[in-house]
Amino acid sequence: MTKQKIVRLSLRDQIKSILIDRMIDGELSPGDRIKELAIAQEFGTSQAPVREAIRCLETLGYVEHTPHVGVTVRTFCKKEIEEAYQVREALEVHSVSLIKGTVETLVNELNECLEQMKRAASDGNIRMFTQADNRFHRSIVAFASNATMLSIWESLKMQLQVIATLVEASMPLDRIYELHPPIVKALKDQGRIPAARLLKGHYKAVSEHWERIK
Amino acid sequence: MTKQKIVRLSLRDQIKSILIDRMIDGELSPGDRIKELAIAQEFGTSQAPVREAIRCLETLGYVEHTPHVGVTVRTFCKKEIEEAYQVREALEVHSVSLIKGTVETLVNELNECLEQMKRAASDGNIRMFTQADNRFHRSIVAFASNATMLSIWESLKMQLQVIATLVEASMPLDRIYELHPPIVKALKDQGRIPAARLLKGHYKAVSEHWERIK
DNA sequence: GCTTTATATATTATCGATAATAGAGAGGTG
DNA sequence: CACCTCTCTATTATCGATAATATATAAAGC
Repeated sequence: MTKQKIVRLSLRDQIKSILIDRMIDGELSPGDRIKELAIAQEFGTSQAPVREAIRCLETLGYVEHTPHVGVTVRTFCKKEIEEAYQVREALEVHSVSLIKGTVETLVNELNECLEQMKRAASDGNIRMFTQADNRFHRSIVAFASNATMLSIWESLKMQLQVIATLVEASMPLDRIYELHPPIVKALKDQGRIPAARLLKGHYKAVSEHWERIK
Repeated sequence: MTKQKIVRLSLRDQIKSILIDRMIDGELSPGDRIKELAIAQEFGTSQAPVREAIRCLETLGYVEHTPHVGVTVRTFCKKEIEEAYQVREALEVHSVSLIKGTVETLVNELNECLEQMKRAASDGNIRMFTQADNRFHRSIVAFASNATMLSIWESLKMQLQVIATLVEASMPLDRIYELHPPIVKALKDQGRIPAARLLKGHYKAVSEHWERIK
């Protein structure tokens, strides 16, 4: 029998993930107010688990909280977005240098992402492109098998969402795409150091574009 | 009249800082149980604010939580400690490369730290040495003027505490000290790239030592 | 004796209600 | 009209009590 682990997620955790999903989907936009009782009524729970979920989002930096007034979805200023971008660069570049042994699995995974990006680019499907792009970069970090690094990388999702959306709306998708295959190629044929250098180049190119459009 | 802002901290925030203080002071050691009602009774509050404070610590990664069982002060395994160390390396090395313009202020600050480390080393004062060492590395990150990066760097404090304690107890303080002046020198005379390389060397040396003693 | 099933206990998880607080608006006062 | 004070309302913050859950212990069956 397959071990069928039944899901018994606490209300708090469920509410928390739902709220996060809403923020990612844009159903909750930066600046929007989140009222505890309203959410509680919506889900038919009491105020307590909602509060805890929101407190958690606060600690994660997703919402802003003013005592006795309420919470609003965090709006990231340009500076914070750029900062997050730099942190991701640091983590990804270092991840490449952490790779030990064979890179075949990683290269295959990255190639899959490339495929998807290519298709999305020719279809003009921005949403799908963003997704594949994200997966590409995430794979690199994941392959360093450093869970701490990966979870920090992921914690910057929100900020990166902003930059990704803006860049991908203002730069042709195929030009963004082109930044990626050389990295995979270098990784496969030349090793980690050249790959890391090309990854830095990718970041530099996007940063420069961002400077122009911001 | 001096602006006298009266403090009206929520119970939750007060409890939270008290608990954090206790963990730093060692009054709460890794593995220790934290019971909600016990804390609530101690402070004469109800369970709710204690819960929220603890949830917050959980999100911060300071305590471990098992549903319906309770929370314990987080005990980091070797793997996690090493992971945190790698993340710090990534952040510090990238911080060096982010430095723009003059490095004089930073060099002065680092030299101060070196002074303190030297004194601590000759006095055999491990505690003071750790403090100065920490300040050295923190200064580098702080100088990149990326608040996000700094706060992530700081969030790894707990894990690094462990590695620092063990390394500094098993490696002569002056040998650890010696890893630092070349970095400052390179930063001053040769620029960021060589400084970054030496910083990597520092990390490599400590990692190798760690591999032997762990 | 070993495994399984009940029971008890400790603890967290959630609830509904109340208290505290901030902000908006009405009404008075110079 | 500007300014202050008071009241009212919306909302969060906290409480005390109850429900749900997990662990440990004891009893029962094989």
